Amino acid sequence: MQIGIIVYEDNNNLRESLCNLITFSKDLLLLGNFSRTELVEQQVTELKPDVILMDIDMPGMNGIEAVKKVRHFDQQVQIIMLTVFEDNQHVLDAICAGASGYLLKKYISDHLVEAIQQVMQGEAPMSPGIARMVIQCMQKNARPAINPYNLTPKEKQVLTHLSKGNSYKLIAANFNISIDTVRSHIKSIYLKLKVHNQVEAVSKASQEKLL
Amino acid sequence: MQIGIIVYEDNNNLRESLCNLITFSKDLLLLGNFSRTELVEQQVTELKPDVILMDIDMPGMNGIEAVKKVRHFDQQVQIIMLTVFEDNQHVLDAICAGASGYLLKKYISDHLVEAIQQVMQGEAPMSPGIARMVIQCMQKNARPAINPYNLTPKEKQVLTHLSKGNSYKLIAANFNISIDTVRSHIKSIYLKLKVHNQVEAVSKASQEKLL
DNA sequence: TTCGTCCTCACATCATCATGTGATAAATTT
DNA sequence: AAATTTATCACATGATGATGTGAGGACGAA
Repeated sequence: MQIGIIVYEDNNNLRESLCNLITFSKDLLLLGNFSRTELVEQQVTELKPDVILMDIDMPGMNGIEAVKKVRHFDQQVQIIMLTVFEDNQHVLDAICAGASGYLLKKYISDHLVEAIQQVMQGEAPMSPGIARMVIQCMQKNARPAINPYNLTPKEKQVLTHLSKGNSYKLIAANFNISIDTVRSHIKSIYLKLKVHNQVEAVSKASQEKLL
Repeated sequence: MQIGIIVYEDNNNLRESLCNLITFSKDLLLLGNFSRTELVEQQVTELKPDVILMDIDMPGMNGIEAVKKVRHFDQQVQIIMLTVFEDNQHVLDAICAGASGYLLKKYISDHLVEAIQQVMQGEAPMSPGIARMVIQCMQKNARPAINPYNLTPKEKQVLTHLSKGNSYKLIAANFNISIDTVRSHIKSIYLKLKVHNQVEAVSKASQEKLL
């Protein structure tokens, strides 16, 4: 069973090279090639490719937008981004948009077929340099963000309970303290976070991963 | 300049193999090797390694906890995780904890030196299989999570304003509608999200990235 | 056309929250 | 020893929120 492929690349020479590489491989079947992504939804729907090769930087709607569009109605098709630059925020954006891997253009002739087979096996072709960027991005999102507001332990506990929607009364009961003490802690939290009500406090804490 | 390395691995045979590989490479310098991670902070502080090789699964404090401890006081040292399994949540946890790459144990003899050089160059050694897991994890965090609660456009707008800490009064003014209409929308939001106050609603929306 | 959903508004009542002003005691830091 | 921080509690008042009940117009789908 051959792997069906469509190609989006605005550079005519490169697109021809890609098409040739695909055509010359007996495992791959070229279903279509396009210089623009305007009709990507219709084309993907009709041609039902297994893999899409997508240039990141294209005029008009760029490759990342096209990926998002495709992912709106198809979670199965594998998408490999093609790019000239390695150290590029675009690559991260493309991954978040739903790309399954990417390939530097300078490696295309040597690794295109291999990359396509990798994504079909559920793996993600990716250079070590990009891998590091991806890892750093994950670590940034994972960090607990250590307390830039100097919340005391008690205040943090109270804030956690608040975020669950508990009333002052419930929190007081939970900690075996009086409601006024809870009030007091919450007043202090507002001061430190520079907010003026529960919702703002919880929202801020949630966004900055303080809980 | 040689690359200073310390090793954490509880399997004595494997640890010896690792040490031999390092010792035999002229670019690498073995600073220490340990079967337990209890003293990891002290050891890293004293030996000042460039790279730490860390087994993920170890008795007592496991490798992931050790990574977290090290990252508390050292963001520079490169950490490579060693693991037998590829499809393992542990690998993701390790990355979030602060590891810079990982190496499957079956590839150690062939790729250890290469992996060490990669992390020192700011790259991340990682198999395509793990790369895919990492990508999927990122995509999960990035997706807007399309409205499993059937919030109407107006309700979503109101919810967004709520999350900024705006009062009913302010929201009403913003939309040029009456306070009672705002109430009405919010009641509806509570029903759909199955919550009973603003804080729960905003907290839930924030966690599930509905905003 | 009828049904359902969405957006709109009104009134009422009780609960809860925000804010201010104090105060005491223990623990920690200086 | 003195100062600061943390955790605790009290009282008071006005504002805001939660909940119930009810209803009318607009719009699209069945």
